[in-house]
Amino acid sequence: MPVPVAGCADSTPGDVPVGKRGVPTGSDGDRPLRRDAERNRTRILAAAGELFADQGLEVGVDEIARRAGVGMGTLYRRFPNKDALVDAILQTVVEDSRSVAEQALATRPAADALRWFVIQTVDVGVPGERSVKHVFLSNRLWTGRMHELMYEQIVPLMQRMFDNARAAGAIRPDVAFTDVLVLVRALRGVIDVTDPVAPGTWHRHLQLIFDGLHPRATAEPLVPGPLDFEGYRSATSRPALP
Amino acid sequence: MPVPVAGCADSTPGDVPVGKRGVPTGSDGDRPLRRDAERNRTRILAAAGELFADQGLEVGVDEIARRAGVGMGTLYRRFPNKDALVDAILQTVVEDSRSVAEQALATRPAADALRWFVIQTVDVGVPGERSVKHVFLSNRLWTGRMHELMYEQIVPLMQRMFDNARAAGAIRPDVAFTDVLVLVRALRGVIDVTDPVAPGTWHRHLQLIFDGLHPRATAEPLVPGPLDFEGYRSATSRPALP
Amino acid sequence: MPVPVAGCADSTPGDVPVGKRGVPTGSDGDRPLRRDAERNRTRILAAAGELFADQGLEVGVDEIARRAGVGMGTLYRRFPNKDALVDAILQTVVEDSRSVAEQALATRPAADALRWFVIQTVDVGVPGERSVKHVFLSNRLWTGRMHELMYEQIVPLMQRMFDNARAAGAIRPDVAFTDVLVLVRALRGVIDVTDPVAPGTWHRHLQLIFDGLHPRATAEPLVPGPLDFEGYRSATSRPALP
Amino acid sequence: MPVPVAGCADSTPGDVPVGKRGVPTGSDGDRPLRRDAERNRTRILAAAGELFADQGLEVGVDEIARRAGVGMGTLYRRFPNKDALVDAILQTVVEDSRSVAEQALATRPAADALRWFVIQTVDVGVPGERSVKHVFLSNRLWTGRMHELMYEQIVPLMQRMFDNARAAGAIRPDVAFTDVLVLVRALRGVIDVTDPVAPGTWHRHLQLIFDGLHPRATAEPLVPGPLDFEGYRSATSRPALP
DNA sequence: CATGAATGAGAATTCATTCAT
DNA sequence: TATGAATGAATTCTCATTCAT
Repeated sequence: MPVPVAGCADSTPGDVPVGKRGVPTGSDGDRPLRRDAERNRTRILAAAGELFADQGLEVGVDEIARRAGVGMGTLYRRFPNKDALVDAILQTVVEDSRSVAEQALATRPAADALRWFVIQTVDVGVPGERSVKHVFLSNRLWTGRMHELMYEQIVPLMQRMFDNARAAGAIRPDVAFTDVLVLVRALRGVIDVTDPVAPGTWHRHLQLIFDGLHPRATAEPLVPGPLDFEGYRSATSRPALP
Repeated sequence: MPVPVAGCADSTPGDVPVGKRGVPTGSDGDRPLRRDAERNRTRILAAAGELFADQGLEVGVDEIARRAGVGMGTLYRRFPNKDALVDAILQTVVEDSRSVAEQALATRPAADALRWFVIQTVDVGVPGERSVKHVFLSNRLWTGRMHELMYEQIVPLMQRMFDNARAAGAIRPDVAFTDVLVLVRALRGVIDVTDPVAPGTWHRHLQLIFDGLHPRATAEPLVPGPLDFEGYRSATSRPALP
Repeated sequence: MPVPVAGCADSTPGDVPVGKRGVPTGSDGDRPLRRDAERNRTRILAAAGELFADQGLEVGVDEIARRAGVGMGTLYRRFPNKDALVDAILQTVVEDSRSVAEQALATRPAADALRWFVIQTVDVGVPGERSVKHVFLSNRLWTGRMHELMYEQIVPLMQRMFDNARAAGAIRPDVAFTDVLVLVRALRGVIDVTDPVAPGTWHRHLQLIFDGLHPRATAEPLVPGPLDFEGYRSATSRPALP
Repeated sequence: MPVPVAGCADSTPGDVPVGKRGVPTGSDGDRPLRRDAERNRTRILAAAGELFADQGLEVGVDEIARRAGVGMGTLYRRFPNKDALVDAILQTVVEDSRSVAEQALATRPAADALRWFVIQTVDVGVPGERSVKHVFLSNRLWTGRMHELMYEQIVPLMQRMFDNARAAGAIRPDVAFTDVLVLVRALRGVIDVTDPVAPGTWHRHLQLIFDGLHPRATAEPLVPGPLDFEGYRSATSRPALP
């Protein structure tokens, strides 16, 4: 899946730590679930991830249960309600994203970390599970809740990448951090359309966007001024959709 | 609402012709509706536009009818089902957009037409009716169907704007028309978050995107290659959402 | 149905005013319902009353709808949820009871009013509708909510009947008003068992209970003392059953 | 808890034999259960008794299992279904009641035995187990099934107490045995309301009821006549609640 | 044998669409 | 013709009972 990315040294998504999956952790830290229970939990998450991503959040719970090969009751034993299921999906994804961000900060050159992070976050996937990538690929799941989670857990790490990139001269002076956040968010729209027909093509548009952020692209003054941080926060934490 | 846009000569949204509203055209072209019937149709469209944009496509039909001040039967006499209503809303918007595009081609300088068109399309509004702008501002309505309509009616005009801009030296050589389409689509995500908290700020990000398309921003070769036209078409005409 | 009651002059239940039924009042005072709507509302109340009384509050709403000959949606258009339906049933009954109480105070001899009131309240019925009597005959509906309504609307009138009876020398001095309330409540258990197999027999036990309250029945001092009013109130307004 | 009862000589509930608990009798009489199995059975009964009495028959089976500290499978190994569990609870209670009845016949004065029996039956409790008293105090468990059991096992003993009382001149001539049964049943309603707010107050109302049965309370003829025995039997053995 | 996870038939409620007034 | 009441299938969630571990 990872298309070769110009300017990005070889990325090896395989060794990106993907959450703690495999370790039989339940959801919190209660105690390990029984083997079959854990397997069902995983199945449900996978089924829900795919169906949500494919058909939107309004897929019926029974359809999810059917696809996961479990009964309704099982689903509801694992997740108290539909919302909890959605949250679990998003949480999974966000966790994966965070470990990618940490790796980006630790191992990538400053000028390149942000773009590498975005690419890896989207392209990473657990072998045999479509759900993670699927969630990232579906605009339908980028609801208010998703942004809340991203804001809390990912944005601070992105800020550090941004600061490093600017210090390295890779960001034009009139561009603010919130501009990057906003444009990366916009990227979702790109991926959502292009990926089904030409997987990986969105890397090209990501590059175009970053080209616009580079000092050499500077043209007339940007009008109006950027959002401040609080503005972005309030923009992305509006009440979740019904 | 129209924030002053650097590099865009004064725009006067007031005199942009907004579809054929006012002319008592029915829905298809059958024969003109009776006066009150036409008024009801208009009211329903306005109500639906606002409610869809505010609360998403899952608003109940009865709420639309109530807001429009008509009975359910009347609504269903005008539109055979909810989908038809959604389509009519989108059609309205697309019609407005088309007349903006024609004006852009006729009156704007080649290097500037595309950006002006985008701004006008989004910012245009019929005095006293929130619905048009609202629809454009709501990510919830940018479904596959919307893109289909855009593709059929607007994209050819945008192609001409793009060709003119390239001829005028405003587009870097490695950028294809489909890149513009894709990035403009991405803009939707930008507008959707930023507009509620800082209206007009999206003009800034539009400019950043166009800065990336300018020859001076050219950097390493873009990888992978662009979508071809058919690719974009099939990308945007996937089956409509449930 | 009204069994001849010793010591109760002829009672003519026919002219007991039974709420405002017949007048096309909705539930509140909004505006009169359409003819068919009102008919459906009545049908639903009747069906619900009978089914609740027969089978308890856990009868399914769909069964109620089926018995009423309406669709589920109709039921839910009239009553926002099942609880509202239950409340409406109880309210109906309580209203009828109140008008009986008023009539008792106005027309019956002091020594006799309480007993007459109890008998009428239970035996009254709207011709052609089983629901009112049924509700009174079913222990299953005497939930906390029912007692709350009774407390608010009926108990004050009963207090006046009690005071009159005591002044008339029909109540032994060591008996308090709350004793009457408690014993009348107990009567529910009597009616509930006996009425299905021997309708009206409960009149006999009501008389036995009242005989125990008469001065001539006074024996050893009653131990312990009576509940005070607040005690009774808190006893009967405990949280409604789930 | 036992409030001093006027006219009842000191009662010593402690030495009332309470069923055969302790003797490791299984459920039917098959063969004695293994030690731990018996312990589980007891635990389940205790948990179920408390929960049923506190929260009604609709408590979930899993909650009972949890409270008893056993798994669902264990519960269902002991009791084939929920109904069987309910029956076992009631059976326990009825057994206790029977031994009280036998003691009443053996040791109490004829005029007093019935009332003493009622008080003891309700107030009796196994030290360390809330369930017995709790069951008696909860109207929720006085279903048709309960009365069936009472009818079969307790009523004959009460009949003898009644006959003795009448022979002793403590019962007015126009009162039948079924009247006592019916009124004692009514007492349940009294206890159910009053006991939570004023424990023991129901003794007062029991006395009022018995005062009404005494020859000195005789007033006008009781109308209508009493239930005969078969009437009472059929009244109390209607189909069990769902 | 004990455990507690899995099951799936209902339960209440919503909503696009039809139809009587 | 306009109205809004009626419809009923679909949806989310519960819980008595079974069965794999």
